[in-house]
Amino acid sequence: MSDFNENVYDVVRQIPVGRVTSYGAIARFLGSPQSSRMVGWAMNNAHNQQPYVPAHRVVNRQGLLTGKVHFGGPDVMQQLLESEGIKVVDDQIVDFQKHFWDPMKELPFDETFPMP
DNA sequence: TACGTGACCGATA
DNA sequence: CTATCGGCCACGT
Repeated sequence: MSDFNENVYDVVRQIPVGRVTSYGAIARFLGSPQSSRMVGWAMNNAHNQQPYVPAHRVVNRQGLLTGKVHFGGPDVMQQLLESEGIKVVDDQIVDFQKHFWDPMKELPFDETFPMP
Protein backbone atom coordinates (compact mmCIF):
# COMPACT_ATOMS: atom_id res chain seq x y z
CA MET A 1 0.00 0.00 0.00
CA SER A 2 1.33 3.45 -0.89
CA ASP A 3 2.34 5.97 1.75
CA PHE A 4 -0.41 8.29 0.64
CA ASN A 5 -3.06 5.69 1.33
CA GLU A 6 -1.51 4.79 4.68
CA ASN A 7 -1.61 8.43 5.71
CA VAL A 8 -5.19 8.76 4.59
CA TYR A 9 -6.20 5.82 6.76
CA ASP A 10 -4.22 7.17 9.71
CA VAL A 11 -5.94 10.54 9.48
CA VAL A 12 -9.39 9.01 9.16
CA ARG A 13 -8.74 6.90 12.24
CA GLN A 14 -8.07 10.12 14.21
CA ILE A 15 -11.52 11.54 13.51
CA PRO A 16 -13.34 11.74 16.85
CA VAL A 17 -16.70 10.02 17.30
CA GLY A 18 -19.54 12.26 16.24
CA ARG A 19 -17.37 14.40 13.99
CA VAL A 20 -16.85 14.33 10.23
CA THR A 21 -14.42 15.68 7.67
CA SER A 22 -14.14 15.95 3.90
CA TYR A 23 -12.02 14.34 1.22
CA GLY A 24 -10.55 17.70 0.30
CA ALA A 25 -9.58 18.51 3.88
CA ILE A 26 -7.65 15.25 4.14
CA ALA A 27 -5.98 15.81 0.78
CA ARG A 28 -4.94 19.32 1.86
CA PHE A 29 -3.58 18.01 5.13
CA LEU A 30 -1.45 15.45 3.31
CA GLY A 31 0.02 18.14 1.09
CA SER A 32 -1.82 17.28 -2.13
CA PRO A 33 -4.73 19.73 -2.20
CA GLN A 34 -5.83 18.51 -5.61
CA SER A 35 -5.69 14.83 -4.98
CA SER A 36 -8.98 14.56 -3.19
CA ARG A 37 -10.00 11.89 -5.69
CA MET A 38 -7.18 9.73 -4.38
CA VAL A 39 -8.69 10.01 -0.92
CA GLY A 40 -11.95 8.75 -2.33
CA TRP A 41 -10.13 5.94 -4.05
CA ALA A 42 -8.41 5.05 -0.79
CA MET A 43 -11.80 4.76 0.88
CA ASN A 44 -12.65 2.16 -1.70
CA ASN A 45 -10.20 -0.22 -0.02
CA ALA A 46 -10.84 1.10 3.48
CA HIS A 47 -12.97 -1.85 4.51
CA ASN A 48 -10.00 -4.20 4.00
CA GLN A 49 -7.81 -2.19 6.36
CA GLN A 50 -6.73 -3.19 9.81
CA PRO A 51 -7.35 -1.62 12.25
CA TYR A 52 -10.80 -0.41 11.42
CA VAL A 53 -11.16 2.74 9.32
CA PRO A 54 -14.31 4.77 10.04
CA ALA A 55 -14.86 5.73 6.44
CA HIS A 56 -18.42 6.82 7.17
CA ARG A 57 -17.01 9.94 8.85
CA VAL A 58 -15.61 11.13 5.52
CA VAL A 59 -17.97 12.92 3.16
CA ASN A 60 -17.65 15.47 0.39
CA ARG A 61 -17.32 19.16 1.14
CA GLN A 62 -21.07 19.74 1.16
CA GLY A 63 -21.67 17.06 3.76
CA LEU A 64 -23.23 14.81 1.16
CA LEU A 65 -23.00 11.03 1.62
CA THR A 66 -21.76 10.37 -1.90
CA GLY A 67 -20.03 7.13 -1.03
CA LYS A 68 -22.82 5.46 0.89
CA VAL A 69 -23.31 2.86 -1.82
CA HIS A 70 -19.88 1.37 -1.05
CA PHE A 71 -20.87 0.40 2.45
CA GLY A 72 -22.69 -2.73 1.41
CA GLY A 73 -26.09 -1.10 1.54
CA PRO A 74 -27.64 2.26 0.71
CA ASP A 75 -28.51 3.04 4.34
CA VAL A 76 -25.54 1.60 6.21
CA MET A 77 -23.48 4.79 6.19
CA GLN A 78 -26.37 6.94 7.33
CA GLN A 79 -27.18 4.56 10.17
CA LEU A 80 -23.59 4.54 11.36
CA LEU A 81 -23.54 8.34 11.45
CA GLU A 82 -26.89 8.60 13.20
CA SER A 83 -25.74 6.08 15.79
CA GLU A 84 -22.97 8.55 16.60
CA GLY A 85 -25.37 11.45 17.01
CA ILE A 86 -25.11 12.96 13.55
CA LYS A 87 -28.40 13.70 11.83
CA VAL A 88 -28.74 12.91 8.15
CA VAL A 89 -31.59 14.08 5.97
CA ASP A 90 -31.80 13.23 2.28
CA ASP A 91 -28.20 11.94 2.23
CA GLN A 92 -27.07 15.27 3.65
CA ILE A 93 -25.53 15.85 7.07
CA VAL A 94 -27.52 18.37 9.11
CA ASP A 95 -25.39 21.20 10.55
CA PHE A 96 -22.42 19.87 8.63
CA GLN A 97 -20.29 22.89 9.51
CA LYS A 98 -21.00 22.26 13.19
CA HIS A 99 -19.76 18.66 13.08
CA PHE A 100 -16.89 19.39 10.72
CA TRP A 101 -13.46 18.33 11.92
CA ASP A 102 -10.51 19.91 10.15
CA PRO A 103 -7.30 17.84 10.44
CA MET A 104 -5.38 20.94 9.39
CA LYS A 105 -6.42 22.66 12.64
CA GLU A 106 -7.02 19.76 14.99
CA LEU A 107 -4.16 17.45 14.09
CA PRO A 108 -0.57 18.62 14.72
CA PHE A 109 2.18 17.73 12.29
CA ASP A 110 4.46 15.23 13.95
CA GLU A 111 6.57 12.19 13.10
CA THR A 112 3.47 10.36 11.96
CA PHE A 113 2.50 13.14 9.55
CA PRO A 114 5.65 14.99 8.49
CA MET A 115 5.11 18.49 7.22
CA PRO A 116 5.76 18.73 3.47
C1' DT B 1 1.39 -0.08 -23.47
C1' DA B 2 -2.55 3.23 -23.51
C1' DC B 3 -6.81 4.90 -22.06
C1' DG B 4 -10.83 5.56 -19.38
C1' DT B 5 -12.64 5.97 -14.94
C1' DG B 6 -13.50 7.65 -10.17
C1' DA B 7 -16.57 7.87 -2.51
C1' DC B 8 -13.63 15.20 -5.31
C1' DC B 9 -12.57 20.29 -5.52
C1' DG B 10 -11.88 24.91 -7.10
C1' DA B 11 -11.86 28.16 -10.68
C1' DT B 12 -14.31 30.02 -14.75
C1' DA B 13 -18.08 31.32 -18.11
C1' DC C 1 -27.32 31.70 -10.06
C1' DT C 2 -26.11 26.89 -12.70
C1' DA C 3 -22.99 24.43 -15.81
C1' DT C 4 -18.64 22.87 -17.33
C1' DC C 5 -13.67 21.90 -17.25
C1' DG C 6 -9.11 20.69 -15.73
C1' DG C 7 -6.15 18.64 -12.35
C1' DC C 8 -4.79 14.99 -9.39
C1' DC C 9 -2.93 9.62 -9.67
C1' DA C 10 -3.89 4.51 -8.86
C1' DC C 11 -6.10 0.69 -11.14
C1' DG C 12 -8.48 -2.31 -14.36
C1' DT C 13 -9.28 -3.44 -19.03
